[in-house]
Amino acid sequence: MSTVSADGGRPPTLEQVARYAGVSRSTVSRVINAVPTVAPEIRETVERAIAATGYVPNLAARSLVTRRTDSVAIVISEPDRTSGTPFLNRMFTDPYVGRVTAGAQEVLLPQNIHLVVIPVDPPARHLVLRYLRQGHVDGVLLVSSHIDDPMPGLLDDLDIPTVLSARPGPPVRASYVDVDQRAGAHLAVEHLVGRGRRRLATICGPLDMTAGQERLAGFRAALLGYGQPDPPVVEADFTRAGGEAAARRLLATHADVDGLFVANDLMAEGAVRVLRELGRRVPDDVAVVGFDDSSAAAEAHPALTTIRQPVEEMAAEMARLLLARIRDPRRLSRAILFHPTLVIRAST
Amino acid sequence: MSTVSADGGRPPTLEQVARYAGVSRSTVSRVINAVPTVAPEIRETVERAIAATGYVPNLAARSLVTRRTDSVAIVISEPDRTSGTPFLNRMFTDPYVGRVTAGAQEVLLPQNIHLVVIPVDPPARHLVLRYLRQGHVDGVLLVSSHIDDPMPGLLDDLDIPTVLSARPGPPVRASYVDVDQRAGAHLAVEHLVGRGRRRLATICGPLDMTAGQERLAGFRAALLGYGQPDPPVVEADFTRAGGEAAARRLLATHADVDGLFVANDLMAEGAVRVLRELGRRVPDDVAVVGFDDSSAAAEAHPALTTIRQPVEEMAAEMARLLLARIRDPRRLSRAILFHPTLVIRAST
DNA sequence: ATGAAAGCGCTAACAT
DNA sequence: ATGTTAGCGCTTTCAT
Repeated sequence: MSTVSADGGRPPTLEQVARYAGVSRSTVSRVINAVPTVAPEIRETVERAIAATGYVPNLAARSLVTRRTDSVAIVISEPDRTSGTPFLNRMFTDPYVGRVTAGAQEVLLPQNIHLVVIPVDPPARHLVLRYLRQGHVDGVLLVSSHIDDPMPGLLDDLDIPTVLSARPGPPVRASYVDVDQRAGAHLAVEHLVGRGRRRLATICGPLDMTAGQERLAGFRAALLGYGQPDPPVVEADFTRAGGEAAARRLLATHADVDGLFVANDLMAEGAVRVLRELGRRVPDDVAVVGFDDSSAAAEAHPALTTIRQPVEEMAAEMARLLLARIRDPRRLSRAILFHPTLVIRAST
Repeated sequence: MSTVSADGGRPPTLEQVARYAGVSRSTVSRVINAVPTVAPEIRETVERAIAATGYVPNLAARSLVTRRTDSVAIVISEPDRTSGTPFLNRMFTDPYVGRVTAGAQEVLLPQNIHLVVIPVDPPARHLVLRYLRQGHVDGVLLVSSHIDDPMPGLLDDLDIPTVLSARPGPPVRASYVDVDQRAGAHLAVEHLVGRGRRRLATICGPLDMTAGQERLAGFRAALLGYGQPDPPVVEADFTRAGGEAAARRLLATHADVDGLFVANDLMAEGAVRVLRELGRRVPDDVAVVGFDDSSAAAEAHPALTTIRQPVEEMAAEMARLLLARIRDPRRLSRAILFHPTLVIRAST
């Protein structure tokens, strides 16, 4: 044991920094964790030692004692039996996920909390659960939109702090943030009627998603007030191609539609494409309202009138709820609903 | 200390499972890590104890000693000064990222390695680096496409096993996997010429990306062989809107183009839209070849002929290289190039 | 304000 | 085949 310095191939430890600075481990630890009770000069010496040795705290050692990792996961989930395109492909093509991530970062970054994105490919679900149980993260933001998605329930059992991006199918203990879907559909109907449209129809989303169900329910409820009790309804899958097919089906049976509420922008874009292909002018012959105000809406031709959900703000709120829950596990869970707004563009 | 059982609010430890099963910690550890030298009956007892106590290994404690986490990150990076749309939005709209993730999962899942996705919002870059340095993951798959992206160099300094998704600007020690971009451009040109086109042009990608540079270089090189030494070139930004604008600029100055090589599918889709808007039939008047064979290509109208890169297979190879490097840090790094193929659809 | 010492939960020699 | 023991690198009382 002639010497203990010299790079052993392993990263430097607290101990080594302490020796280098001529102080105790505790003092270095205090400096690193910004504990105020350290003499300014000593603090400086230690900081120099840290820089000189290139010291980086070892996460495993730290979180073994603190029981925190200062990172949270955003888990993107879908149940098994979904449609054609591979899940990962769809997940990364849906602008919604990016907006949620951005909104959450807004809150987490200033707090120095790391955010990792975890897609749940259904066959790998158990792996994801194991990852979360092992304590890689302090909490979970769960993006799940299918009524029969088992993930909300599974996470509930895991007893890890969780916040959901929408009302789950069966109720769970976790908090959730959602947009008032029905209010959004109301806005769309009022606007179409205000534009003088009297023969409305909808391309609704999958009825096994809460968003699909509620936007349709809102549409129907709103139309009741305008004396069109049984409007044409065509279901599609929230994709552009689905929207195209749905529009064809709709026009085949209801050629006289003059106002169309489409449950998301992607489908609306597809529907508009078909409408024009079949000789309808948009908005002159058919006015179209989408939902989401995703980037697709502004880029479409013509640009889409749509219902904006404040996705980023909602995600930020999710992050705040999660942090509060992590810091105080006994905090009561709650549901928070945001109001959607109408964004008028060229399609109405 | 009347008793040591009873749930203390904290998750059960190895120690508790051992006591419950009436064996030593080591034996439980052996069972968990599937060490063969455990008597079948004892193994069973222990497994029952694990189930009964609901034991889950504590990751921090384990990786403190093993120095592994059994998880890797896929880091999506872009340099600061990029265009309009927020980075996260773009990242999650680009189908490429989803395909890379899917391809990597293919290799990692069977090995029980967790994959987390980490977007690098440039202002948060230091946070990401810290995350990686702290040892949350054993290695990094870095998706970076800008020539001046500092991430490859920064990761190199971090001394963490890394594999890149493309040739980096300045060389680094890490391995990388790429497609033979120039060969792809050649395929496109040969095909267009084979279709009888003689007045070719290109909408190239950003010249600050290797993919943009090399696809253009390949296009020019191929055309030399067909006696069109100085073809029209318009640069755009790999987005649909960029493709539209580029097509307008191109036609304004070169109305007689009859064959168009577009450096990615998204731009090609935009270009086709404009071509038709300006009265050109595709492919009759202008044949169009895209690049990537992304989902956009098949969905476009008309469906796009394109150059397919085997993205999933490339990503799988990245994962294999990374695992090999993690398991043997002295392993030599290497570059692996994949051959692109021509996918013929309706646009040519 | 600083240091000493205990211990977080686990794996991996080593001993038996 | 199983048990004993010594750390892994850090935070956190508790003394001083």
